[in-house]
Amino acid sequence: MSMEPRPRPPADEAQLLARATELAGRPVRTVAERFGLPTPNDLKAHKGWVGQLLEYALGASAGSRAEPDFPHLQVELKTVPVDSQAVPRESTYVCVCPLDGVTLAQGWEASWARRKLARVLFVPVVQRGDEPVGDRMVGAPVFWEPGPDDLRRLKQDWDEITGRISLGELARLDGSVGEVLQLRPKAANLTETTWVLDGDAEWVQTGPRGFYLRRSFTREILARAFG
DNA sequence: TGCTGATCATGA
DNA sequence: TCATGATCAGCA
Repeated sequence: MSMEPRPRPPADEAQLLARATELAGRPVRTVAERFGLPTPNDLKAHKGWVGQLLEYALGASAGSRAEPDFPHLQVELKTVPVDSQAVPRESTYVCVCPLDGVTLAQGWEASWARRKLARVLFVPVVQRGDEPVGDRMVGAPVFWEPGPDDLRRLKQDWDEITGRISLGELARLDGSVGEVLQLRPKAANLTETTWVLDGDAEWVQTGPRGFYLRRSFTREILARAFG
């Protein structure tokens, strides 16, 4: 068995899609072995492992910069855990949410979330039951661009959420707000805090938040692709 | 079972 | 330290 070198970034979208398609149907363990990477026994201490493996295998830039995974293609890669019916098992992280009014005032079109969601390559990873991580199967990739209705719903949720933040209502904002996009805590732990203005213009401490795509929304997206 | 809130590892 | 990659864990 020969070991392959780290893939270069794909030259274009077609090559990216071709690479992802070639991985489809393979257990993630064999993808890892191809590059000589170890497969963890579980993900308790390696929650992002599958996503990072696929980034590596597809030639995404390493690391965690605030850019799309394939900057030259303006494409964001998202691995999404699904069951045997291609139904997502988890929500999908989008990006951190700025909590200052100046940034939020720039609006949806200028937002980080809007740019990240402009073009997304979803790679489903099929997990049947509680099988070992390595046995999860890479699924067929889905290129997605939000359609007019998707954009309308995303913008509506973004406006609702950021509008409340601007009014100082962050403390009363929870994950139940938003039809397709939601705001949730996003931190290493509860000790991570920043200061924001509340509704009475008082400075209060709060934890960082992130935007997530609801499971029901990514479920729709995959259903459109797979029928 | 689904959802929200909490948490883990890594790289720049 | 912050943003990336997400999944874990507990409760309704």
